[in-house]
Amino acid sequence: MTHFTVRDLSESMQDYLEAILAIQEKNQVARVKDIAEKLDILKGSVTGALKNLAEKGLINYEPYSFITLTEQGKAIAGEITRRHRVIRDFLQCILLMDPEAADQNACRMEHAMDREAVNRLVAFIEYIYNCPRTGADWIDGFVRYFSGLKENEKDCRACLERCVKKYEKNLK
Amino acid sequence: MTHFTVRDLSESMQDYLEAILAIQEKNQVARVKDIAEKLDILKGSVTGALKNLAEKGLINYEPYSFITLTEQGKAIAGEITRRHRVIRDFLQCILLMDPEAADQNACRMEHAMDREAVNRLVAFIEYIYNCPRTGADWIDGFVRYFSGLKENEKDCRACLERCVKKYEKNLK
DNA sequence: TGATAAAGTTAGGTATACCAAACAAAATCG
DNA sequence: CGATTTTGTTTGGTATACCTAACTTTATCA
Repeated sequence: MTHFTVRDLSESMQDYLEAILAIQEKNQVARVKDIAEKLDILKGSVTGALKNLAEKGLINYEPYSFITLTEQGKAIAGEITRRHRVIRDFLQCILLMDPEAADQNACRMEHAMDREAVNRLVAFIEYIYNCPRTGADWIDGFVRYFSGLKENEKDCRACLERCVKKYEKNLK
Repeated sequence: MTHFTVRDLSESMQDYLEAILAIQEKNQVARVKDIAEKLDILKGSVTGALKNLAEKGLINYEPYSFITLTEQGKAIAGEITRRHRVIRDFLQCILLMDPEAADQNACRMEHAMDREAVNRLVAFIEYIYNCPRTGADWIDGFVRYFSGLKENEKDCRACLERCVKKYEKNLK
């Protein structure tokens, strides 16, 4: 195999690439120690994984030297990182999970959702923010809904009116 | 360990329980062959997994006999199945993915999302359907948004009006 | 520079989860 | 009932991905 995509890599290898990208964006290059720390595994486990990724042409790696992503590796790492962010933002800003839990779920979900699913999620989040019927204040309503609070007729009518007014106002 | 929850089981073991639940709901009991077919693996692999699940007290299993879930096994299988359905419905009915793709993504995501995330997703789906500002027709708008269609002022105003009218009507 | 510390590699071991193929038990049917 | 088919089990092997601990290389600084 000569050209790899996200789907051709195990979750573990995807995690390595994602970690290397984050580290190299911060420090120019990644080191075994950084990777081991970030993934919470021992250095010994990292070396084997690096050989694997180097064989696949996804990282530049020579023993005892610095590690960087190849263009192909960067493309894959970028895709995973994008998935992670989209999912985390959805969980945190729309489903209103606490940031810690949102991130932990995103760590796992990034490997489970394919590109199509993530693309739709991106568009859906945009739709919520851009559609005049929804937007930030509509999301605020979800907190109340989730906490079991039942809005009454009057509240809902007032909310609808505010929504319409806001739309009119934004046109000017 | 004596009491198991979803989190204590590998994805693989979760898949076995989910498969066994589906089969036993259809046929009263599960057989090795059914499980192997459903999970698309060979029978030989199933036997070992069943021993593992039996040791954990999650299934009733004797060599060459039928297989059923214990109460505990059923609880876990039910939780996984619920996650699967919630996620699939979200992908299919809200993000409007095609049913096949929605189901495949759900298969993987069910292991990645914790209970809290799924509970919030359930509530969020409910909120979309129940909030007067959203509902089924608002979801329809997402198809257009996703296809790159930009609505104009007139369309949005008309949509908002319909939304308000529909609310008034539902009150009567 | 040369001892010491830090970083990286290697080798051997564990656990999971699968396959392939030989084998054993159970069910089916002439 | 007994031969044949179907179903289930066993054994040995592969691949992934991690660990531990001994070892090697590189970096630091007195």
